[in-house]
Amino acid sequence: MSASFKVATWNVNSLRLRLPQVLAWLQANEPTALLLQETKVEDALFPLAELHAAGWQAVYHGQKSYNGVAILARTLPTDVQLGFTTKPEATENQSRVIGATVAGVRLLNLYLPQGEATDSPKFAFKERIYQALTTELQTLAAQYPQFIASGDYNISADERDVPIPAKRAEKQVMFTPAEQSWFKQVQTASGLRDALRLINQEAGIYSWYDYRMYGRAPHHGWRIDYHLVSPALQPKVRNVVHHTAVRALPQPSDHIPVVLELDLA
Amino acid sequence: MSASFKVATWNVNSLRLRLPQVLAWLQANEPTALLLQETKVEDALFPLAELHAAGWQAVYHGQKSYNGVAILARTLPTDVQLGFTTKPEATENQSRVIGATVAGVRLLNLYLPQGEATDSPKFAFKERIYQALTTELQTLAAQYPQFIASGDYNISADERDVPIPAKRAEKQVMFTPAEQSWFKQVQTASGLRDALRLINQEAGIYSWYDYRMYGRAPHHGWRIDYHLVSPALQPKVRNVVHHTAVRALPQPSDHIPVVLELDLA
DNA sequence: GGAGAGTGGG
DNA sequence: CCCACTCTCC
Repeated sequence: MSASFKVATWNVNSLRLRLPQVLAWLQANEPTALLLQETKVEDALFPLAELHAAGWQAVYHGQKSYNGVAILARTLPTDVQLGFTTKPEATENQSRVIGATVAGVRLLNLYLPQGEATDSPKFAFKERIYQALTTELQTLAAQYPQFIASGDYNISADERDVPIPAKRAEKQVMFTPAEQSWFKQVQTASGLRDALRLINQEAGIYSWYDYRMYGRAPHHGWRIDYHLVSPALQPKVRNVVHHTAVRALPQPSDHIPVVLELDLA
Repeated sequence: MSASFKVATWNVNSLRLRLPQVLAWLQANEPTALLLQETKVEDALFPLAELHAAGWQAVYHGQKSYNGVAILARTLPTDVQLGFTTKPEATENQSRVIGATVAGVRLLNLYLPQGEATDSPKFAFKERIYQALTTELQTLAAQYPQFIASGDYNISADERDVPIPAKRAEKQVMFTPAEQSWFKQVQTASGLRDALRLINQEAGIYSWYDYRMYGRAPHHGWRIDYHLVSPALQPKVRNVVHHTAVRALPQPSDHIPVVLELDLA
């Protein structure tokens, strides 16, 4: 039998360009909710008509060119939150966070910064936003027993999530010891847990494939997209599936959909 | 029975982008020669490998971004001429002219300027290049009994070739009385004749459809692409076919292929 | 409206 | 390498 709640996260790297793939994927997989990052479309140009025509509702928070997040579901997501409720200034007017309730589960959709380089202002921004995220997840986890914080965290959790030895990866942004400590801290403080690692300890499960590496090492990705689930939901995690097949489509995103299946009552 | 010589002219508005359409069209129509304009590719990036793979040879004269002409045939065109032989300076280092011999017929492939506006320096350039063209066609027509000068002339010959009344069209570049006189003059001086009008007097046969008019008036084009044929070839014109079907393809060029069929011995 | 180039971003 | 933007040209 099938899971009773299925939520997917997918950094689409331009929703307008990838819309046909998104619609096809929705039709084929029928998730309860799909969380999109890097929609790269301002709200006035969000492709709502095409989604409605396919029977999907959406809430979204976009801007021109960069960032942009959205939550799609068959029924309109409710109690929509744009940005952090606790420290709204932390995202610096960038459209990186949207939250809403779907089928009784609170969803937070995150597109966290990449950080560029450890000596970049963007790395300091990444640290600040992770600090704000810690507070936000603590608050929301306390407020909503059924809570999932999903999205592109732009950090790989441990050596199983990178295609090179940890000692080498630690020199790279997305795997520095500092970033790993931030990613641990948001979980420790909130009680949320990485759904995949509750049920699967395999190495080499990836969610992002650098376009620049494409030709050379098509199977060398990084795992940087996660579903973090609240304590009440942790025993209900049935499966976490990484949809590598979309990479075979023409013009794929550099991220793949990651699907969390829950057994709810 | 089929024509013994079939030459097509097609302004493709980027050969690299349109290559799949060009290859499909070549395969379906099997011309003796295909003359392309606005290839918009510098010679180093000309897609020769893909053409060779499909069994086509090519000679070409391109530049970065703008202009660019090429002649394709099953056998390598010979005695290639780049630019005008008589007044090479008239094209001002723009890649607008290539000539070659295919199956005993001399072909000249032309991409003449649009002219922008009557008070523009580009209009003066258009006049100068048409003056040089008059000399060039006289010379080549004298040299080669079997001679065809084809391409995008960026002038409509008469009221049958525009979708609006002549009085209104005369106010627009590509149909001003001055330009019509230039277009007549190149024919008068050289003895070359517009192949279509040797055999067909219908109005409303077009070769170019302004992208900006697309939605509004999908059948309102202009005829600005021609095959001018030498006296010896004029009695051998069997047909001139305008391939409107390519406009239904996704991402079409604003010009369509115009095919001249000759009955040679 | 569609094309290429250059730019900034990842 | 891929994406969006702005610019210029037709």
